Order: sequence, then C-alpha cells, then structure tokens
Amino acid sequence: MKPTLQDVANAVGVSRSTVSNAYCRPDQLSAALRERILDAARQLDYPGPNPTARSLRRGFVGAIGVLFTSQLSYAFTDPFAVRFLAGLSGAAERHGSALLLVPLPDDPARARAAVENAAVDGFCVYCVGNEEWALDAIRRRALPYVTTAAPEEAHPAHRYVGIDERAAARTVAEHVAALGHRRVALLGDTMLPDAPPGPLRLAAPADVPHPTTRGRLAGFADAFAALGVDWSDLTVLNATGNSRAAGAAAVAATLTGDDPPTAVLACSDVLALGVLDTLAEAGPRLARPVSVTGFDDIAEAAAAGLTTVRQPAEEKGRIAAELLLAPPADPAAGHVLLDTALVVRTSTRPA
Amino acid sequence: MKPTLQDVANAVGVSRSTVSNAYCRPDQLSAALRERILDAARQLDYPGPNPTARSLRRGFVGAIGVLFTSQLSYAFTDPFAVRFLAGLSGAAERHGSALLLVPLPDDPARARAAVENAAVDGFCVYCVGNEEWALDAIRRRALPYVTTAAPEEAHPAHRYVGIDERAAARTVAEHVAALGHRRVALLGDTMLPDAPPGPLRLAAPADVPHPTTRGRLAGFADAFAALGVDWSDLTVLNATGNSRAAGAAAVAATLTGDDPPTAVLACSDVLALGVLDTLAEAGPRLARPVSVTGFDDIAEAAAAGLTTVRQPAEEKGRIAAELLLAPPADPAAGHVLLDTALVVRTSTRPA
DNA sequence: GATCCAGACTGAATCGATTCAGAAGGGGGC
DNA sequence: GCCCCCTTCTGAATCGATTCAGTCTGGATC
Repeated sequence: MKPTLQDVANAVGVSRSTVSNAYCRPDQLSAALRERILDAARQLDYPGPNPTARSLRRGFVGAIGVLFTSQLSYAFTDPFAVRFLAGLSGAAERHGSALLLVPLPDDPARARAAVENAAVDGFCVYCVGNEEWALDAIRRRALPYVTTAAPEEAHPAHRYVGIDERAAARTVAEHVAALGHRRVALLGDTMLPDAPPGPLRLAAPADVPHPTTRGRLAGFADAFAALGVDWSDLTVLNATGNSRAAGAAAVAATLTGDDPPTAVLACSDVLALGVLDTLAEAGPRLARPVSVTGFDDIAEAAAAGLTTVRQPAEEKGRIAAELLLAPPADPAAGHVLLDTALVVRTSTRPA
Repeated sequence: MKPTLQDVANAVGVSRSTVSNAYCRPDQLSAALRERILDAARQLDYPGPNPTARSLRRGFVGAIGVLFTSQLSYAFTDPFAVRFLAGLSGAAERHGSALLLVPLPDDPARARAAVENAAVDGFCVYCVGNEEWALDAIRRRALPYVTTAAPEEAHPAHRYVGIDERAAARTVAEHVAALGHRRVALLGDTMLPDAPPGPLRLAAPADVPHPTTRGRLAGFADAFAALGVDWSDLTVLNATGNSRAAGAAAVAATLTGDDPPTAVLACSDVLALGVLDTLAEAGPRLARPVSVTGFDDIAEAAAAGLTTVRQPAEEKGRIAAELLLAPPADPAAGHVLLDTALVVRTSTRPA
C-alpha cells in the first residue's frame, strides 16, 4: 500500500499532527525534527499529503472549473475561446489555481451531474445558452461563478464579464449601412434548436435562445431599423455550428442564388471566414462583390482582411478568473463590461 | 452551513448509508424511499454528495492532469498543442474524466509541488524537456502517466505515444537535400538554456536538452550526413520560444546577411511560418529565394504553402488518454509510435 | 525556590462521504 | 407452522489528512 502520513509518523516516532506540520507549518516544530521527518518520508517513498484528503479537510480545492455547453473539444477549436482560456489560465496560474475543464453532456441530467461532481472552488461558465440547469446546480453548491454574458435575470451571486453585445453589433451594422447596403443577410450559429443550415424564418431576434447571438442580432437589427429597414426585410441565415465550414455551408445557396444580399453580417469571425471561403470559391459566378463582417477579431481575421468587432479576449479571461479568485468587495464590481472597437478592413466595400 | 448527507438522513429519518445509496446505488433501496430522500435533499438545497469527500473515500478522482513544462497558456497558443488537447479531451470525455490543466512553475521545487498537489488519477505530460522532477514526483505518487515522447531511460510504468522524431525529420531533410540544397540552416526553439536568438554554436544535436527538438535535429543531420554534408557545415539557429515572432527574429540577421543559407529547416510549423514572415518582409532585398520547411502540419501550414511533416495531432491526444484511462494489459502496448507523412507544398524549391 | 512563559509536540475531533457485514422484516415453499 | 431467503435498511469502520486546544519541558525572572 501507499504510505500515509501516519506511516511516516510511526517511522519517526512522532504524532501524525507533527508530520502534517512538517509539511505545511514548518514554524510549528524544530528544524531538526522537520528534517528527520522529511528524510523518513523520502525513505518511505511518501509523496506528500494526499491532495484529496487535504482538500476535504481544508475545504478548498485549488482549481476552478470551466464549463462549456458544447463539446469540450470545442474549447480548443474556436480561436476566440482559445484566447479567452489563455487569459483565464494565466490569471488562474498567478493565483495558484489549476483549471478543471468539465465536459458538459447534452443531456440535462448528466450535465447537472457533471457540475455536481466537479471538485472545484468555483466555475467559469463560457458561452451558456439556455443552460439554466448548470447554473442552478452551481448555485445549489453555493460556489462562486462567473459567466461571459449578462444573466437573463439578475441573481445576487452572479458575476459576469462581457461586452455590450447589442451596442457592439450595432456599430458594425452601422458601418455596413453607411456603405449603402440595404439588402443584407445576418448569419448566426444555431439560432433555433435543430434548425437546418441556410435561410431561417425568425420572427424576431428575441426568439434566439443563445444570449450572445440574440444580442448581436438585435444590434444588427437596431442599426437597420434606424434607417427604416425593417427586420422582415433582412435575411436570416442559420449555421449549424460555429465553424468555418458551417458558415460556408449556411450561405452557399443564398449567395449563388438569384438576387443575393449585398452584405453578410456574421455573428462570429469563424462564420465570416466561412462566408469568404464560399465567395472565393464561387468567385466568377457572382454578379457583384459581397461585403462581409465578422465578430471577435481573431488572428485569422486580420490576415483575411475581415471587417469585424474587436473584443479583448485574453483580458476577458483574465478578468473572469479574477472575479472568481479575488472577488471584489463591492458586489456591483462583479459586473464588468469591456470596451469593443470596430475594425474596418477590406471585406466591406460600398454597395 | 451547507447541508451534508447526514442532514438529509436526519430530515428523512434514515441512516446516512441509505442516503448515500439513494445517490449511487439505487438498487439498494426501495424506489419509494429513494424518492422521499431525493425530495428531502431538494428541500434542503443539498447539492448531492461532496465530490472531494467522495473522491477520498472511493480512491479515485475522475480527472486526469495535463502537465505543460512551459507556461500553461502556451497550451492554448500553439496550434499543434491545441489539436493534441482536443483529441485528449474528447477521449477523456468519453471515459467520463475531466481534464485538470496544471500550471508547472519554472522553479523545480514549486513544479514538484504542483504535481504533488494535483488531485488527479493520472498525468499526461506534454512536451517535457528535462523535467525529471515532474516525472519523479508522479512516480512517487504511483500514478499512471503518459508522455508524448519516448523516455530517456525506460521505466516500467512509463507509457508514451509519439512519433519517430528522428526518422520523420530525416524525410523532410532528404526532400530538401534532393532539391539540391547543401547550405542549410536548422531552426529550433530554446536549443540551449538561455541561448540568445540567432546563430548558435552547437557541438552536436545530442547537446540539446529538449528531447523532441534533439530528435528532429538529429534526423535533419542524418539526411545531410548521408550525402557527405557534415554537422559542422550546417548552420544552427536558435529561437527563444515556439512562436511565429520568435522564429522570425531568429532568422532575420542570417537571411539578410551575407551568404545566407538556401534553405531553412524548422523544428515546428510555427517557427517556419515566422521564417516565411521574415522572408516576405525582406522580400526584395534577398539575393535568391529560400526554401523553408516546418514540422507538425498545423492548419496555417496549408494556407501558407509550407512543406512540412504531418503528424496526427488529435489521434495522439486520443491515444494518450486511452493509454491512461484504459491501459492495455500488455505493457508493450503502452508504447505507441504513430506514422508521419511528408507533405510537400510550395515553400520548397530546387536550390 | 516558586512562578511564568515560550517553544515543541500530542490527542482527539473533524472534513463528508462510501462500503460492507449484518439485523430486521416480510413472503414463499413445503 | 417452520425454515429459509430476499429485500431493505443500519452501524461502524474507513479514506488521509488538518486543526486547535492542550500538555510537557526547560530555562528565564524575581
């Protein structure tokens, strides 16, 4: 069997407490005895106090959980998410915390279980759609948590770091509108559950379950509404996933069909890059160029000349970690909105 | 205080054991009683068994640790590492395990402590250079572990999944040599501790501490040695970090100087892309084109037309997870070497 | 020489569950 | 009516540490 603290204590002939102190409170015993204890531990191949037992007794774990609603591997596939995680992990590291990436199954019951079984001191919930399940489970565990979007309904313990999605989206839409575009398509990921790729009948932005997408669509709509372009005049295109391929697939039929829109406003850079892929491929067959915008300003956006909205990804992650690990005394400070900036590149041109 | 299992037991008037059974062994009690218990738990806001306590008693945690020798955020910055992690996390998810990303400080003592304090069932050690510290700490804890490179010295418990670095590197070097290149530079990351960026005096590949880089350099050298080009005839360039910028900086002086090499063989795609950046920038000032090769075949490599060696990143991650979570009975099966393929694109041309 | 004190170490309670041998109760078979 | 078995539930041991209120020892103080 693996040796325990007790075994070390027996070997040296001291009490368990003393061995424990040798590890985590050196001032509580003489240096000489401490040396003897550590020597004996080495002799016995004792690897130091068991982390689980320590966590149980101490009441904290030294890890924060990161929850993703979609497949865990999505976390690593989306460039914006990757940068967010980089910021989060850097800050966590500084606070001596590790990151527990928690797979969140689709099935609500199992998702709940995943939250309930995670040994962590708090949760960072990235990109939650309507996952009240998870939030509810977290609250019940009375753990601190932070989300990357403002909550549906305010909750005392709810901290978040986000951007004003709607206002940010409006700026890019206004830019497109100012270029004279009026026949415009809006592209988003999974705007209704199980919706197929391509044109989607959507009564209003408010019908979209995913809060981020909803906010961005609403912002797009605001800009055009201000110019008298009604929501019903806008084309809504659905992508089945936040990937380049899904973006490309979503717009293919519409862009190569009759009377295509003159601009496509995407809810993410990844989708927008997919649109550019489709345009590049369809190239000669197109009647006229189509303007495209993204959202996030990931690295690839610059290379592709994509007009987009920049949001500070790493900083978002860093602040999320800090909100969790060094919570502000003032509860109002638990709600952080970051600045965004419109980045105009070559993918948008006058209509 | 947060309610415990005991509180639920008291509320219902049954024993602690029965409540425990209600959660994890439903067949051990009548359905009716179980319902009553779960109801009471809901009533009391009991969030279910405490994961830490459960882990302590059960003796396993449901998480595997991922160790990175460099900054944790590097994990998210290097595209190859990201794909590896995606594969790893997917497989872990399938086995019901979470991933604990463990920040590994530079200081050996603290690095050791990080390993000792991580509550995990096993470790995946990515990209370990000479971090015997960490491996030793893991072995002492008697936890299973898997590395992404063959170990220095065989150890019974050591499992790994890797590629034949040396042979793979040789194929790309042979390709370059076949194109007639003889004046060649080899580019790697941190080939000697604290080495400055740029040309490096290196007696032999064997002097490089990082095993992956060492293997690749040796493979490059093999190909040229077979043609009579001695190690001392090759230029060695050091990058201070595995990033595009570091790659660009490492080669800048050499490529724009007198008598530049006709080809640069990099130990990673990221570095190679940096070389391409430098070439693009220096463009007109160059006497003649320089061939460039990378290693890994990340997504950006295809877009950049980079000749490189492809290795199956996701599969590597997947196998690593499986080696940990479903260890093969036959210990020999704990050593997996994956196939690689030379991918020739436009970045290599005849000398 | 009695008193006090600081330093070094110990004992026992505690963290929150799981597990397993066994007790109680009820029903079926003969 | 007796025996046995099965289901349902309980009690107590256990996982491996941390913590805190003491105890003990030896030396300084007056």
